[in-house]
Amino acid sequence: MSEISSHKEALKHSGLKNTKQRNSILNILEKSTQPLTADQIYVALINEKTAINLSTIYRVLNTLAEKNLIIKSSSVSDNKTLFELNSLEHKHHLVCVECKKIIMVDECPFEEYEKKLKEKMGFTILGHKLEIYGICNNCQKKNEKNNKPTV
Amino acid sequence: MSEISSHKEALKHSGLKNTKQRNSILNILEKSTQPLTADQIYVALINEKTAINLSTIYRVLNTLAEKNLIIKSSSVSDNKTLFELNSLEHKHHLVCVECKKIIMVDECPFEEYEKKLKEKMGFTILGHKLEIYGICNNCQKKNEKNNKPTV
DNA sequence: GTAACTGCAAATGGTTTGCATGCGG
DNA sequence: CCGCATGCAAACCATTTGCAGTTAC
Repeated sequence: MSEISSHKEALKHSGLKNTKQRNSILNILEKSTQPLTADQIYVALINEKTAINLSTIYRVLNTLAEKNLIIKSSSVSDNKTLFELNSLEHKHHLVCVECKKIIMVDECPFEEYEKKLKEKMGFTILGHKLEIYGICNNCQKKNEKNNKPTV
Repeated sequence: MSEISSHKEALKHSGLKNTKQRNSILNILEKSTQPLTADQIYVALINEKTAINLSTIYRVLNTLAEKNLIIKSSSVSDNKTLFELNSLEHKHHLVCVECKKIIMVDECPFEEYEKKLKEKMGFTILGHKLEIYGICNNCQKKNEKNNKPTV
């Protein structure tokens, strides 16, 4: 597993000690295709027999977020904090307001828009988060069946 | 204040009773240029001598959000839920990761991008939220003074 | 060896909820 | 007058924190 050593590098580069817990957490995040809550990470680690304390997870996540190794966001529906690896290629979310499903899309419409903002307002962009709310294909079909009016 | 009656209409249209508390909350949100936390609304109401209970505010906000009269979001930095009026014209946020300032911008780069998504994935867009993280003009200058390296 | 890190348990704080009362339609 | 809304207090639960023991470097 070459990923582990890359985590080691990343931690070192940020002036953080290379501990078993931090590596485990980074591994879980790396494997996930979705942002995870602290608790989800906890369960994942327990499942793979990795002993760890929940408060350690919170502390590690906050530290990693401070160093910009991971990205903190938060889910509106259940008000929990989400964490994901800060990979360079970013993803965006489609959130279905009915079934709460989250669909990832990888196209990003505005590298250029960011440039414009920088020139106009002197705002240096580090990243962005785009969430699109709507109704997914499935729920739409379901609604048509039930004759449910569109708002 | 013609806004009050418009709130009355909006409430009625959603099958909600027109109460003093709901109107007061909607008024506060209407006056604000930024999304507010439940607590901020509470303080604002107390300041203008409007007696209300914090749990009522939460209940009203959640009800209004369910009816899509207001929009729920959440701030990453302090993990609180934010609420704003669901006005048709939408705004976007620039969030400075250093001073936590929120700057509103009104340009939206992708009505067209939404169209594309709809065609491609059958996803009906109701709205979107764009948050751009970075460092604002001020913090940048401050950093230059202090010789702080840019990561 | 020393500062950084972790585990544990208790505290914190935003949000929700049960129940009795009040008020809108 | 009926049922939705509100106030109040207590519960809830995600997250944080103090402290003692441990580990990385």
